[in-house]
Amino acid sequence: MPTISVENYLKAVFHLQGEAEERVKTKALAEHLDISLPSVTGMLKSLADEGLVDYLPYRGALLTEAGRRMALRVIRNHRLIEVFLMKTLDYSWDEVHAEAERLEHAVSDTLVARIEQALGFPKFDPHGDPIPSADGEISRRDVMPLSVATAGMRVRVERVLDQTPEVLRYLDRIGLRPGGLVYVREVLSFDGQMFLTLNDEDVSVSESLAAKMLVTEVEPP
Amino acid sequence: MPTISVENYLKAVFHLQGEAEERVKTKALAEHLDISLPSVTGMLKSLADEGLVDYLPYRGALLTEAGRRMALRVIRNHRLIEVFLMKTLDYSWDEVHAEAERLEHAVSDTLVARIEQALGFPKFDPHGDPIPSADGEISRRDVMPLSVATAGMRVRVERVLDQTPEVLRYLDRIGLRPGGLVYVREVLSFDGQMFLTLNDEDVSVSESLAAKMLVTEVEPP
DNA sequence: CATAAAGATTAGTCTTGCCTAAATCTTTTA
DNA sequence: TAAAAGATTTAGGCAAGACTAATCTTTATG
Repeated sequence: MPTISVENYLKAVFHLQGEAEERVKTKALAEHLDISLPSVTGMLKSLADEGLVDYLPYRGALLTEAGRRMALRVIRNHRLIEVFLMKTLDYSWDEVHAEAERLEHAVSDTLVARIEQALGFPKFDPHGDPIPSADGEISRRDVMPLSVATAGMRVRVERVLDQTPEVLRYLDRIGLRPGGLVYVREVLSFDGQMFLTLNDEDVSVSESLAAKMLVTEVEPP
Repeated sequence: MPTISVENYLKAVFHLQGEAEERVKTKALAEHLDISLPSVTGMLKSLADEGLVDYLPYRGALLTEAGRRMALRVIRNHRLIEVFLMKTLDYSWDEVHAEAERLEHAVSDTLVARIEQALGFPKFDPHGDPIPSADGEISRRDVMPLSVATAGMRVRVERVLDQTPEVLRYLDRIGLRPGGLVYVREVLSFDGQMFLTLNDEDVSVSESLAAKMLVTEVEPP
Protein backbone atom coordinates (compact mmCIF):
# COMPACT_ATOMS: atom_id res chain seq x y z
CA MET A 1 0.00 0.00 0.00
CA PRO A 2 2.67 2.51 -0.93
CA THR A 3 0.99 5.78 -1.78
CA ILE A 4 1.43 7.19 -5.27
CA SER A 5 2.96 10.64 -5.60
CA VAL A 6 1.30 13.52 -7.38
CA GLU A 7 4.25 13.52 -9.75
CA ASN A 8 3.54 9.96 -10.79
CA TYR A 9 -0.14 10.71 -11.41
CA LEU A 10 0.81 13.63 -13.63
CA LYS A 11 3.42 11.60 -15.45
CA ALA A 12 0.81 8.91 -16.09
CA VAL A 13 -1.69 11.45 -17.41
CA PHE A 14 0.98 12.92 -19.64
CA HIS A 15 1.90 9.61 -21.18
CA LEU A 16 -1.67 8.43 -21.55
CA GLN A 17 -2.99 11.62 -23.10
CA GLY A 18 -0.34 11.28 -25.81
CA GLU A 19 0.40 13.66 -28.64
CA ALA A 20 -3.27 13.91 -29.51
CA GLU A 21 -3.98 15.23 -26.02
CA GLU A 22 -7.07 13.13 -25.63
CA ARG A 23 -8.79 13.10 -22.27
CA VAL A 24 -7.44 10.31 -20.13
CA LYS A 25 -10.10 8.00 -18.77
CA THR A 26 -10.28 7.00 -15.15
CA LYS A 27 -9.99 3.36 -16.11
CA ALA A 28 -6.80 3.89 -18.10
CA LEU A 29 -5.17 5.61 -15.15
CA ALA A 30 -6.39 2.98 -12.71
CA GLU A 31 -4.85 0.22 -14.79
CA HIS A 32 -1.65 2.10 -15.50
CA LEU A 33 -1.12 2.85 -11.81
CA ASP A 34 -2.56 -0.44 -10.56
CA ILE A 35 -5.03 1.27 -8.27
CA SER A 36 -8.82 1.18 -7.85
CA LEU A 37 -11.16 3.33 -9.91
CA PRO A 38 -12.54 5.35 -6.98
CA SER A 39 -9.03 6.17 -5.85
CA VAL A 40 -8.33 7.67 -9.23
CA THR A 41 -11.56 9.65 -9.21
CA GLY A 42 -10.67 11.07 -5.81
CA MET A 43 -7.15 11.98 -6.81
CA LEU A 44 -8.26 13.59 -10.06
CA LYS A 45 -10.55 15.84 -8.04
CA SER A 46 -7.68 16.86 -5.80
CA LEU A 47 -5.42 17.49 -8.74
CA ALA A 48 -8.14 19.56 -10.35
CA ASP A 49 -8.49 21.57 -7.13
CA GLU A 50 -4.77 22.24 -7.23
CA GLY A 51 -5.04 23.36 -10.84
CA LEU A 52 -2.84 20.59 -12.18
CA VAL A 53 -5.47 18.83 -14.20
CA ASP A 54 -8.56 19.75 -16.15
CA TYR A 55 -11.08 17.16 -15.01
CA LEU A 56 -14.58 16.58 -16.28
CA PRO A 57 -16.59 13.88 -14.47
CA TYR A 58 -17.27 10.87 -16.68
CA ARG A 59 -15.12 12.46 -19.35
CA GLY A 60 -11.59 12.12 -18.06
CA ALA A 61 -8.66 14.45 -17.43
CA LEU A 62 -6.14 16.57 -19.29
CA LEU A 63 -3.06 18.26 -17.89
CA THR A 64 -3.26 21.99 -17.36
CA GLU A 65 -0.24 24.09 -18.21
CA ALA A 66 0.94 23.81 -14.59
CA GLY A 67 0.41 20.07 -14.59
CA ARG A 68 2.25 19.67 -17.85
CA ARG A 69 5.19 21.63 -16.49
CA MET A 70 5.37 19.41 -13.45
CA ALA A 71 5.12 16.23 -15.51
CA LEU A 72 7.79 17.39 -17.94
CA ARG A 73 10.12 18.25 -15.11
CA VAL A 74 9.93 14.69 -13.81
CA ILE A 75 10.34 13.21 -17.28
CA ARG A 76 13.33 15.45 -17.90
CA ASN A 77 14.85 14.34 -14.60
CA HIS A 78 14.27 10.73 -15.50
CA ARG A 79 15.88 10.89 -18.91
CA LEU A 80 18.90 12.92 -17.89
CA ILE A 81 19.50 10.53 -15.00
CA GLU A 82 19.44 7.65 -17.46
CA VAL A 83 22.08 9.19 -19.67
CA PHE A 84 24.15 10.13 -16.63
CA LEU A 85 24.13 6.63 -15.17
CA MET A 86 25.22 5.14 -18.47
CA LYS A 87 27.99 7.66 -19.01
CA THR A 88 29.46 7.86 -15.53
CA LEU A 89 28.71 4.47 -13.98
CA ASP A 90 28.61 2.14 -16.97
CA TYR A 91 25.00 1.23 -16.53
CA SER A 92 23.50 -0.55 -19.53
CA TRP A 93 20.33 0.70 -21.14
CA ASP A 94 18.21 -2.07 -19.69
CA GLU A 95 19.22 -1.20 -16.12
CA VAL A 96 18.79 2.56 -16.04
CA HIS A 97 15.03 2.78 -16.16
CA ALA A 98 14.28 1.28 -12.75
CA GLU A 99 16.94 3.38 -11.03
CA ALA A 100 15.82 6.59 -12.73
CA GLU A 101 12.26 5.84 -11.73
CA ARG A 102 13.24 6.24 -8.08
CA LEU A 103 15.68 9.13 -8.44
CA GLU A 104 13.54 11.33 -10.70
CA HIS A 105 11.55 12.59 -7.71
CA ALA A 106 14.49 13.19 -5.40
CA VAL A 107 16.89 15.24 -7.49
CA SER A 108 16.90 19.01 -7.22
CA ASP A 109 16.62 21.26 -10.24
CA THR A 110 20.18 22.42 -9.77
CA LEU A 111 21.54 18.87 -9.65
CA VAL A 112 19.75 18.04 -12.87
CA ALA A 113 21.05 21.23 -14.46
CA ARG A 114 24.60 20.24 -13.53
CA ILE A 115 24.12 16.76 -14.89
CA GLU A 116 22.76 18.19 -18.12
CA GLN A 117 25.74 20.48 -18.46
CA ALA A 118 28.26 17.75 -17.64
CA LEU A 119 26.70 15.62 -20.36
CA GLY A 120 26.78 18.44 -22.91
CA PHE A 121 23.03 19.06 -23.12
CA PRO A 122 21.98 15.79 -24.75
CA LYS A 123 18.69 15.91 -26.65
CA PHE A 124 17.80 12.22 -26.32
CA ASP A 125 18.17 9.50 -23.73
CA PRO A 126 19.55 5.99 -24.27
CA HIS A 127 16.18 4.77 -25.57
CA GLY A 128 15.90 7.66 -28.02
CA ASP A 129 13.27 9.44 -25.92
CA PRO A 130 13.57 13.22 -26.18
CA ILE A 131 14.82 15.10 -23.12
CA PRO A 132 12.70 18.17 -22.36
CA SER A 133 14.71 21.33 -21.73
CA ALA A 134 14.46 23.12 -18.40
CA ASP A 135 11.72 25.31 -19.81
CA GLY A 136 9.67 22.48 -21.25
CA GLU A 137 10.72 22.33 -24.91
CA ILE A 138 10.81 18.92 -26.55
CA SER A 139 12.70 18.00 -29.72
CA ARG A 140 10.53 16.49 -32.42
CA ARG A 141 11.63 14.01 -35.06
CA ASP A 142 9.95 12.53 -38.07
CA VAL A 143 9.79 8.83 -37.42
CA MET A 144 7.63 5.86 -38.28
CA PRO A 145 7.09 2.56 -36.53
CA LEU A 146 9.17 -0.27 -37.93
CA SER A 147 5.93 -2.20 -38.31
CA VAL A 148 4.92 -0.13 -41.35
CA ALA A 149 8.25 -0.69 -43.14
CA THR A 150 8.15 -2.68 -46.38
CA ALA A 151 10.49 -5.35 -47.65
CA GLY A 152 13.76 -3.96 -49.00
CA MET A 153 13.81 -0.81 -46.87
CA ARG A 154 16.90 0.28 -45.00
CA VAL A 155 16.16 2.14 -41.77
CA ARG A 156 17.90 3.55 -38.75
CA VAL A 157 16.45 2.95 -35.30
CA GLU A 158 15.70 6.26 -33.59
CA ARG A 159 13.69 5.28 -30.55
CA VAL A 160 12.58 2.22 -28.61
CA LEU A 161 9.31 2.44 -26.71
CA ASP A 162 9.78 -0.54 -24.39
CA GLN A 163 11.52 -0.44 -21.02
CA THR A 164 11.43 -4.09 -20.03
CA PRO A 165 15.00 -5.20 -19.24
CA GLU A 166 14.64 -8.61 -20.89
CA VAL A 167 13.21 -7.11 -24.06
CA LEU A 168 15.91 -4.44 -24.15
CA ARG A 169 18.70 -6.95 -23.77
CA TYR A 170 17.28 -8.95 -26.65
CA LEU A 171 16.91 -5.89 -28.86
CA ASP A 172 20.43 -4.78 -28.08
CA ARG A 173 21.78 -8.21 -29.00
CA ILE A 174 20.18 -8.08 -32.43
CA GLY A 175 21.27 -4.50 -33.05
CA LEU A 176 17.91 -2.83 -32.56
CA ARG A 177 19.09 0.14 -30.49
CA PRO A 178 19.04 3.86 -31.29
CA GLY A 179 21.51 4.45 -34.11
CA GLY A 180 21.33 0.83 -35.25
CA LEU A 181 20.96 0.26 -39.03
CA VAL A 182 18.51 -2.35 -40.20
CA TYR A 183 17.71 -3.89 -43.55
CA VAL A 184 14.15 -5.15 -43.80
CA ARG A 185 14.53 -8.45 -45.65
CA GLU A 186 10.93 -9.56 -45.83
CA VAL A 187 7.55 -8.95 -44.31
CA LEU A 188 5.49 -12.07 -43.90
CA SER A 189 2.28 -13.32 -42.39
CA PHE A 190 1.97 -16.60 -40.61
CA ASP A 191 -1.09 -17.86 -38.83
CA GLY A 192 -2.60 -14.39 -38.59
CA GLN A 193 0.61 -12.99 -37.09
CA MET A 194 2.85 -10.60 -38.98
CA PHE A 195 6.64 -10.85 -38.82
CA LEU A 196 9.55 -8.88 -40.19
CA THR A 197 12.76 -10.62 -41.13
CA LEU A 198 15.79 -8.40 -40.66
CA ASN A 199 19.48 -8.36 -41.69
CA ASP A 200 20.51 -12.02 -41.37
CA GLU A 201 17.36 -13.96 -42.01
CA ASP A 202 17.44 -15.63 -38.60
CA VAL A 203 16.56 -12.32 -36.94
CA SER A 204 12.88 -11.52 -36.86
CA VAL A 205 10.49 -9.45 -34.79
CA SER A 206 6.75 -9.64 -34.33
CA GLU A 207 4.53 -6.84 -35.51
CA SER A 208 3.72 -5.78 -31.96
CA LEU A 209 7.39 -5.41 -31.12
CA ALA A 210 8.12 -3.67 -34.41
CA ALA A 211 5.39 -1.19 -33.56
CA LYS A 212 7.52 -0.06 -30.63
CA MET A 213 10.59 0.60 -32.75
CA LEU A 214 10.54 4.06 -34.27
CA VAL A 215 12.76 4.40 -37.32
CA THR A 216 13.67 6.65 -40.25
CA GLU A 217 14.45 5.45 -43.73
CA VAL A 218 18.07 5.81 -44.85
CA GLU A 219 19.79 5.57 -48.25
CA PRO A 220 21.51 2.31 -49.04
CA PRO A 221 25.29 2.52 -48.50
CA MET B 1 3.06 18.83 6.86
CA PRO B 2 5.32 16.54 4.92
CA THR B 3 5.49 13.18 6.62
CA ILE B 4 8.79 11.97 8.06
CA SER B 5 10.14 8.67 6.78
CA VAL B 6 11.01 5.74 9.01
CA GLU B 7 14.55 6.05 7.73
CA ASN B 8 14.80 9.58 9.03
CA TYR B 9 13.50 8.58 12.46
CA LEU B 10 16.11 5.85 12.66
CA LYS B 11 18.86 8.16 11.47
CA ALA B 12 17.87 10.66 14.14
CA VAL B 13 17.91 7.99 16.84
CA PHE B 14 21.30 6.82 15.65
CA HIS B 15 22.82 10.27 15.80
CA LEU B 16 21.22 11.19 19.10
CA GLN B 17 22.13 7.98 20.88
CA GLY B 18 25.77 8.63 20.02
CA GLU B 19 28.77 6.44 20.75
CA ALA B 20 27.65 5.95 24.35
CA GLU B 21 24.41 4.43 23.07
CA GLU B 22 22.31 6.24 25.62
CA ARG B 23 18.55 6.00 25.34
CA VAL B 24 17.21 8.79 23.20
CA LYS B 25 14.47 10.83 24.88
CA THR B 26 11.20 11.66 23.22
CA LYS B 27 11.90 15.36 23.63
CA ALA B 28 15.28 15.16 21.90
CA LEU B 29 13.72 13.44 18.92
CA ALA B 30 10.80 15.85 18.83
CA GLU B 31 13.15 18.81 18.69
CA HIS B 32 15.54 17.23 16.24
CA LEU B 33 12.72 16.35 13.86
CA ASP B 34 10.64 19.45 14.58
CA ILE B 35 7.56 17.47 15.43
CA SER B 36 5.24 17.24 18.45
CA LEU B 37 5.99 15.01 21.45
CA PRO B 38 2.93 12.76 21.02
CA SER B 39 3.82 12.17 17.39
CA VAL B 40 7.21 10.88 18.48
CA THR B 41 5.68 8.64 21.13
CA GLY B 42 3.36 7.16 18.55
CA MET B 43 6.07 6.58 16.02
CA LEU B 44 8.42 5.01 18.57
CA LYS B 45 5.69 2.52 19.37
CA SER B 46 5.32 1.63 15.71
CA LEU B 47 9.06 1.30 15.28
CA ALA B 48 9.19 -0.91 18.34
CA ASP B 49 6.40 -3.07 16.90
CA GLU B 50 8.46 -3.44 13.74
CA GLY B 51 11.48 -4.42 15.77
CA LEU B 52 13.55 -1.45 14.72
CA VAL B 53 13.79 0.20 18.09
CA ASP B 54 13.96 -0.88 21.70
CA TYR B 55 11.49 1.47 23.36
CA LEU B 56 10.74 1.80 27.06
CA PRO B 57 7.94 4.24 27.94
CA TYR B 58 9.23 7.29 29.80
CA ARG B 59 12.77 6.00 29.28
CA GLY B 60 13.44 6.57 25.61
CA ALA B 61 14.58 4.46 22.69
CA LEU B 62 17.63 2.63 21.40
CA LEU B 63 18.14 1.12 17.96
CA THR B 64 17.87 -2.63 17.70
CA GLU B 65 20.30 -4.45 15.46
CA ALA B 66 17.79 -4.24 12.59
CA GLY B 67 17.23 -0.55 13.22
CA ARG B 68 20.93 0.13 13.33
CA ARG B 69 21.42 -1.66 10.02
CA MET B 70 18.74 0.44 8.41
CA ALA B 71 20.13 3.68 9.83
CA LEU B 72 23.66 2.84 8.74
CA ARG B 73 22.50 2.03 5.26
CA VAL B 74 21.02 5.50 4.91
CA ILE B 75 24.10 7.16 6.40
CA ARG B 76 26.32 5.18 4.07
CA ASN B 77 24.19 6.27 1.12
CA HIS B 78 24.39 9.86 2.25
CA ARG B 79 28.15 9.97 2.62
CA LEU B 80 28.96 8.14 -0.58
CA ILE B 81 26.61 10.43 -2.47
CA GLU B 82 28.46 13.42 -1.04
CA VAL B 83 31.83 12.17 -2.24
CA PHE B 84 30.35 11.28 -5.59
CA LEU B 85 28.82 14.68 -6.19
CA MET B 86 32.09 16.41 -5.35
CA LYS B 87 34.16 14.12 -7.56
CA THR B 88 31.93 13.89 -10.61
CA LEU B 89 29.96 17.13 -10.63
CA ASP B 90 32.29 19.60 -8.91
CA TYR B 91 30.01 20.20 -6.00
CA SER B 92 31.68 22.00 -3.09
CA TRP B 93 31.55 20.56 0.40
CA ASP B 94 28.99 23.09 1.59
CA GLU B 95 26.52 22.15 -1.15
CA VAL B 96 26.53 18.37 -0.98
CA HIS B 97 24.71 17.86 2.29
CA ALA B 98 21.31 19.15 1.23
CA GLU B 99 21.36 17.19 -2.01
CA ALA B 100 22.49 13.98 -0.32
CA GLU B 101 19.74 14.39 2.24
CA ARG B 102 17.16 13.91 -0.50
CA LEU B 103 18.93 11.26 -2.53
CA GLU B 104 19.95 8.99 0.35
CA HIS B 105 16.47 7.46 0.49
CA ALA B 106 16.03 6.99 -3.24
CA VAL B 107 19.21 5.23 -4.33
CA SER B 108 19.27 1.45 -4.64
CA ASP B 109 21.89 -0.67 -2.95
CA THR B 110 23.38 -1.58 -6.29
CA LEU B 111 23.71 2.06 -7.35
CA VAL B 112 25.50 2.88 -4.12
CA ALA B 113 27.76 -0.12 -4.55
CA ARG B 114 28.70 1.09 -8.03
CA ILE B 115 29.35 4.58 -6.77
CA GLU B 116 31.54 3.18 -4.01
CA GLN B 117 33.53 1.15 -6.48
CA ALA B 118 33.90 4.03 -8.93
CA LEU B 119 35.28 6.16 -6.10
CA GLY B 120 37.72 3.46 -4.99
CA PHE B 121 36.03 2.58 -1.70
CA PRO B 122 36.65 5.82 0.19
CA LYS B 123 36.59 5.52 3.97
CA PHE B 124 35.57 9.12 4.75
CA ASP B 125 33.32 11.71 3.20
CA PRO B 126 34.23 15.36 2.44
CA HIS B 127 33.52 16.36 6.05
CA GLY B 128 35.70 13.59 7.44
CA ASP B 129 32.71 11.52 8.53
CA PRO B 130 33.37 7.79 8.23
CA ILE B 131 31.54 5.88 5.51
CA PRO B 132 30.02 2.63 6.79
CA SER B 133 30.77 -0.40 4.62
CA ALA B 134 27.91 -2.34 3.03
CA ASP B 135 27.91 -4.68 6.02
CA GLY B 136 27.87 -1.94 8.62
CA GLU B 137 31.52 -1.56 9.62
CA ILE B 138 32.70 1.93 10.53
CA SER B 139 36.32 3.12 10.58
CA ARG B 140 37.44 4.57 13.89
CA ARG B 141 40.07 7.25 14.42
CA ASP B 142 41.68 8.73 17.47
CA VAL B 143 40.76 12.36 17.43
CA MET B 144 40.16 15.19 19.86
CA PRO B 145 38.10 18.35 19.56
CA LEU B 146 40.16 21.40 18.60
CA SER B 147 38.67 23.09 21.66
CA VAL B 148 40.94 21.10 23.98
CA ALA B 149 44.12 22.00 22.08
CA THR B 150 46.70 24.11 23.89
CA ALA B 151 48.79 27.01 22.65
CA GLY B 152 51.71 25.94 20.49
CA MET B 153 50.13 22.73 19.24
CA ARG B 154 50.20 21.77 15.58
CA VAL B 155 47.20 19.73 14.48
CA ARG B 156 45.59 18.31 11.37
CA VAL B 157 41.86 18.64 10.86
CA GLU B 158 40.27 15.22 10.49
CA ARG B 159 36.57 15.89 10.70
CA VAL B 160 34.10 18.79 10.80
CA LEU B 161 30.81 18.22 12.61
CA ASP B 162 28.83 21.13 11.16
CA GLN B 163 26.83 21.00 7.92
CA THR B 164 25.66 24.61 7.65
CA PRO B 165 26.71 25.92 4.23
CA GLU B 166 27.69 29.38 5.54
CA VAL B 167 29.80 27.91 8.32
CA LEU B 168 31.45 25.47 5.94
CA ARG B 169 32.34 28.18 3.46
CA TYR B 170 33.95 30.20 6.24
CA LEU B 171 35.88 27.21 7.56
CA ASP B 172 37.10 26.34 4.10
CA ARG B 173 38.31 29.90 3.57
CA ILE B 174 40.46 29.80 6.69
CA GLY B 175 41.82 26.33 5.92
CA LEU B 176 39.80 24.38 8.47
CA ARG B 177 38.86 21.43 6.27
CA PRO B 178 39.81 17.77 6.56
CA GLY B 179 43.52 17.48 5.86
CA GLY B 180 44.13 21.12 6.75
CA LEU B 181 47.13 21.83 9.03
CA VAL B 182 46.68 24.30 11.84
CA TYR B 183 49.04 25.93 14.33
CA VAL B 184 47.34 26.93 17.56
CA ARG B 185 48.87 30.33 18.35
CA GLU B 186 47.11 31.15 21.55
CA VAL B 187 44.12 30.21 23.63
CA LEU B 188 42.48 33.13 25.35
CA SER B 189 39.45 34.04 27.37
CA PHE B 190 37.51 37.22 26.89
CA ASP B 191 34.32 38.13 28.63
CA GLY B 192 33.65 34.54 29.67
CA GLN B 193 34.07 33.34 26.06
CA MET B 194 37.02 31.25 25.00
CA PHE B 195 38.80 31.79 21.68
CA LEU B 196 41.60 30.14 19.79
CA THR B 197 43.91 32.14 17.60
CA LEU B 198 45.20 30.14 14.66
CA ASN B 199 47.96 30.42 12.04
CA ASP B 200 47.94 34.12 11.14
CA GLU B 201 46.76 35.85 14.25
CA ASP B 202 43.72 37.35 12.53
CA VAL B 203 42.12 33.94 12.28
CA SER B 204 40.23 32.84 15.35
CA VAL B 205 37.43 30.51 16.24
CA SER B 206 35.11 30.38 19.22
CA GLU B 207 35.20 27.46 21.61
CA SER B 208 31.82 26.19 20.44
CA LEU B 209 33.00 26.09 16.84
CA ALA B 210 36.33 24.56 17.84
CA ALA B 211 34.40 21.83 19.63
CA LYS B 212 33.05 20.74 16.26
CA MET B 213 36.49 20.43 14.69
CA LEU B 214 38.03 17.04 15.35
CA VAL B 215 41.81 17.02 15.00
CA THR B 216 44.96 14.97 15.63
CA GLU B 217 48.28 16.38 16.80
CA VAL B 218 51.11 16.36 14.27
CA GLU B 219 54.85 16.89 14.54
CA PRO B 220 56.16 20.33 13.65
CA PRO B 221 57.70 20.41 10.15
C1' DC C 1 -33.98 3.09 -30.01
C1' DA C 2 -34.16 0.47 -25.90
C1' DT C 3 -31.57 -1.87 -22.89
C1' DA C 4 -27.63 -4.30 -21.22
C1' DA C 5 -22.79 -3.87 -20.35
C1' DA C 6 -19.03 -1.12 -19.29
C1' DG C 7 -17.22 2.75 -17.02
C1' DA C 8 -17.33 6.25 -13.38
C1' DT C 9 -18.76 8.35 -9.22
C1' DT C 10 -20.66 8.43 -4.48
C1' DA C 11 -20.97 6.62 0.08
C1' DG C 12 -18.87 4.85 3.75
C1' DT C 13 -14.45 2.61 6.00
C1' DC C 14 -9.81 1.94 7.25
C1' DT C 15 -4.99 3.14 8.21
C1' DT C 16 -1.28 6.25 8.88
C1' DG C 17 0.88 10.06 10.73
C1' DC C 18 0.26 14.18 12.37
C1' DC C 19 -1.98 17.57 15.87
C1' DT C 20 -3.89 19.74 20.63
C1' DA C 21 -5.53 19.20 25.22
C1' DA C 22 -5.64 16.61 29.27
C1' DA C 23 -3.84 13.28 32.33
C1' DT C 24 0.07 10.95 34.33
C1' DC C 25 4.64 9.88 35.37
C1' DT C 26 9.50 11.34 36.71
C1' DT C 27 12.81 14.47 38.23
C1' DT C 28 14.14 18.47 40.54
C1' DT C 29 14.01 21.55 44.13
C1' DA C 30 12.76 23.66 48.34
C1' DT D 1 10.27 14.26 51.41
C1' DA D 2 6.68 16.56 49.30
C1' DA D 3 5.38 19.98 46.02
C1' DA D 4 6.44 22.05 41.74
C1' DA D 5 8.26 21.66 37.28
C1' DG D 6 9.19 19.19 33.39
C1' DA D 7 8.69 15.28 30.36
C1' DT D 8 5.82 11.82 28.52
C1' DT D 9 1.90 9.44 27.38
C1' DT D 10 -3.16 9.01 26.59
C1' DA D 11 -7.34 10.58 24.52
C1' DG D 12 -9.59 12.33 20.83
C1' DG D 13 -9.49 14.57 16.13
C1' DC D 14 -8.32 15.54 11.42
C1' DA D 15 -6.69 14.91 6.59
C1' DA D 16 -4.88 12.13 2.96
C1' DG D 17 -5.14 8.36 0.22
C1' DA D 18 -6.36 3.93 -0.33
C1' DC D 19 -10.36 0.27 -0.48
C1' DT D 20 -15.31 -2.15 -1.32
C1' DA D 21 -20.15 -1.86 -2.27
C1' DA D 22 -23.79 0.61 -4.24
C1' DT D 23 -25.47 3.84 -7.61
C1' DC D 24 -25.42 6.60 -11.62
C1' DT D 25 -23.89 7.74 -16.64
C1' DT D 26 -22.24 6.59 -21.01
C1' DT D 27 -21.55 3.45 -24.66
C1' DA D 28 -22.56 -0.40 -27.34
C1' DT D 29 -25.70 -3.68 -29.27
C1' DG D 30 -29.66 -6.30 -30.83
